[in-house]
Amino acid sequence: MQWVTVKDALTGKVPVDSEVTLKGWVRTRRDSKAGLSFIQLNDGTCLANVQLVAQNTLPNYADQVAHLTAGCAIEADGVLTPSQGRGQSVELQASAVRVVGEVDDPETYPIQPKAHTYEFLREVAHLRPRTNTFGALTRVRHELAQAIHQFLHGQGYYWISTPIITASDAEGAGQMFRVSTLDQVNLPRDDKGQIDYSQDFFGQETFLTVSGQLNVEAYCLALSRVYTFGPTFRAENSNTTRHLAEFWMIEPEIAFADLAANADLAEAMLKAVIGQVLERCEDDLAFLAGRSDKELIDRLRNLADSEFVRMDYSEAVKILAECGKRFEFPVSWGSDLQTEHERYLTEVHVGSPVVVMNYPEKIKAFYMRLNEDERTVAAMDVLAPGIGEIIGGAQREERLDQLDRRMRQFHIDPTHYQWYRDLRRYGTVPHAGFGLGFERLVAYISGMGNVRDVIAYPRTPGNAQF
RNA sequence: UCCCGGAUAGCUCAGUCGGUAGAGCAAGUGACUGUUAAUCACUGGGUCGCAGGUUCGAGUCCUGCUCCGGGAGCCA
Repeated sequence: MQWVTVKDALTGKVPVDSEVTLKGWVRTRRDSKAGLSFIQLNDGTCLANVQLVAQNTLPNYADQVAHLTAGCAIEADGVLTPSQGRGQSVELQASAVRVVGEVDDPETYPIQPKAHTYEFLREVAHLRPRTNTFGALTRVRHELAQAIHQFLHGQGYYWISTPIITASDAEGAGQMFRVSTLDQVNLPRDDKGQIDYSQDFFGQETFLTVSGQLNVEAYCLALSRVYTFGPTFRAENSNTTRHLAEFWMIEPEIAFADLAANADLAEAMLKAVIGQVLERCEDDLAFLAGRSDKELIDRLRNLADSEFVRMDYSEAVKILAECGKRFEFPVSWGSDLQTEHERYLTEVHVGSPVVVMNYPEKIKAFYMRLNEDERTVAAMDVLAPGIGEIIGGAQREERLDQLDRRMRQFHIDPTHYQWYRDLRRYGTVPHAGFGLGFERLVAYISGMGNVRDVIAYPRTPGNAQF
């Protein structure tokens, strides 16, 4: 008998009256003394369950079928028929139900047919994919990743798998996790008493990457349009709804491009991928919207067809200073925008994503390009309502003298960046790129309030189980 | 790391003025002629986060600790 997915069975791909096998996990069982049980079966291929109808004439009805509880793994053979009840168009009239894996202690099986808190589900991260919410989130996340690859591929971008392990110890984006095979209990020392990393696996100090940007710039200056999409690590003691110690980031890099072209790509990409997820994940998004924010889908649709507002940092400061709202932190030209300022701009002033551009040079990273005014750099942040900064990017400093000046200004040792400096010596061109936090985008699209709930196994300070 | 809040049954929570613990869901048993997180009845289920203190008596008040959540900082 042919094994079909629940999705195919429910969406008409499997003809009515055909004999099929379904496999999956029991969500609920309801008994009727008419001599039958209804079993809701889910296999993760879609949000909906398929209803199995199991008659008490099945040989294992009394001792197995009538005792099925949430979480049991089963296979069922039968004929797919139009449903006699309401609530589903088809159901499987089971001719056999085989128990593949039972739940040995139903009372303590954590996933019950009821609403659980996200905090509780994080403690059972290995079982939470069996819930409607995490099933939906998993499918949305997958479609979004596919949409990003498809969009960039369609625009002629090549995916560069930049290294996870790096020797650049000052990429300017936060604390790093050390990678070492040295015996931590008995560390080798040099004559000055310092740890002797020449004896370490790579012969030098190494870390987990905080960004693939520097590496991908080299490929940009050869293949013109490239991007990275991979895991990224920050050893910051951040305890918020939008930070993870291990997260995924998309970093496109465009040659012969300025900041405006960079913002154009960011906007086109967000619109395209959100449009594609809206189209492909209708049921899942409708379910997620019902759990979080009823206006989610309208807001996403709106975003996909409206123009992003763009403003200079200087203009943003002016708006904030004159808006009449009292902020905890004062607004002044030269200091970075606080979360409360960003939220006001995107949530109150604009009401949709906003691109803030051209920040003071002192508050932005060394590789960002100095503007003509010599007091700002060509940096941009894309701010989205509810989640805040979703994209951070810049036109890169392609002039060697300016890059060296910026490195000195930030007390960065140029000897660690000789290969990066080489890119400015050999055929340098204006180029620009940005980093998009994948979990932040999934959270924004799904309406979830915490990035810990849009990644399979969140890594945060003090938390790396599973 | 800082500020605020929280921790009571497998889960979600209530617990008044300090007087030895409750509900819903889940689980078990039974009832019910096709149900929709079915319904109804009954049953079992507790180291009240940990350690001290005050008190005749602490889930409740006090102190310390642990863990969790929200906000802030860092950033994507």
